[in-house]
Amino acid sequence: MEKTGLNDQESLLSLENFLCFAIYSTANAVTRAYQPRLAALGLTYPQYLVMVVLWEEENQTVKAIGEKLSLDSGTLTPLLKRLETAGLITRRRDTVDERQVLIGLTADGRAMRARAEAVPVAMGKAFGCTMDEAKSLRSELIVMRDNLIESIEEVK
Amino acid sequence: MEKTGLNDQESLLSLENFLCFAIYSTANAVTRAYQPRLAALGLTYPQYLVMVVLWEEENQTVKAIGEKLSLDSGTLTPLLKRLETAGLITRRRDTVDERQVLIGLTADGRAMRARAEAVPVAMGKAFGCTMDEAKSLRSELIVMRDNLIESIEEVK
DNA sequence: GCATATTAAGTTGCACACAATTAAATTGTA
DNA sequence: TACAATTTAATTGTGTGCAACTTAATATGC
Repeated sequence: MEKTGLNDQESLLSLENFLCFAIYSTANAVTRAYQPRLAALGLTYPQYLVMVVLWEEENQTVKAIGEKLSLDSGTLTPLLKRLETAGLITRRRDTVDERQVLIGLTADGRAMRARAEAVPVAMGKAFGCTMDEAKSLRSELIVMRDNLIESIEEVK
Repeated sequence: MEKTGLNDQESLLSLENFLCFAIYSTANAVTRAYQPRLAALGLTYPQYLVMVVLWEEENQTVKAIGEKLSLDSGTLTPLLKRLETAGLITRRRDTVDERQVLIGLTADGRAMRARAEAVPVAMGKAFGCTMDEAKSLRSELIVMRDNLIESIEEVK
């Protein structure tokens, strides 16, 4: 007689997987779903996120962008260089603190915002949920994300 | 007078971002949180997912594994080669249909399952939510994921 | 029976993610 | 004011993801 209340099909190795895997596979689907909608702008999904952050506030440091997106310089530096090559952003050393690099928008980068407005409209339909569902799901995920990040510190 | 009911802070370009970004950044956090727990097994998170699929059923084709994990051969082929090099899985052509490659477990791969049982226990705590919360969040995400995947077909 | 279409896996090229390390600038402190 | 500790980006190396393409094998239609 099993005392766990779980049968073979519900073993921990299958069951627990599902939440993490649901997150993982949904995130992959998000990226794939954005791709055709971002193609007109010539942006990848992470590049789009950086542009959104910059449309909200110009002249942020690499570190500030990284904190907002939970990405480190190993990811951001090459990504920002590609956005610079594409003529969308500017990168310049802060003259006061020369460790920092300030990321700004070019006229093209600023102008892209208007065209980008169509993306969330299209994606809203693709998600296929109500605004309220989206909001509650979002807040649940953020709680969980912060729990996970906290747990990483503890393991170290 | 605005008719949208949204102020500047709630513009579509910020607002809609949050659900997709919550999913994206939580998925990154999931991978980072698993990493130290999987290090003892010498597995990455996607490799762990493949092993879980194989622990549930041996001798699956690359395609079958790919359908379960929503990954294509471009991702799986090199990943499976690494697992083969690590001595955890076997790869052999199906003699009946030689287009297919059957993925099996080695004795080491099979034996790893027992050690892997500790991973979901540790991760369950890291997520910091109840089993019921996890279940409902999981099903909401899967609905959304399938909506997204369907929408990709429509765009093409 | 045979040309055509389809399918499965592999390959190529590009762009993330992230750990670990490095280099340069700034801060803290004795 | 030296000088060690910290901070910021950049760099290096590995492993995904995925689109686009190739190759080989099987299925299909006529």
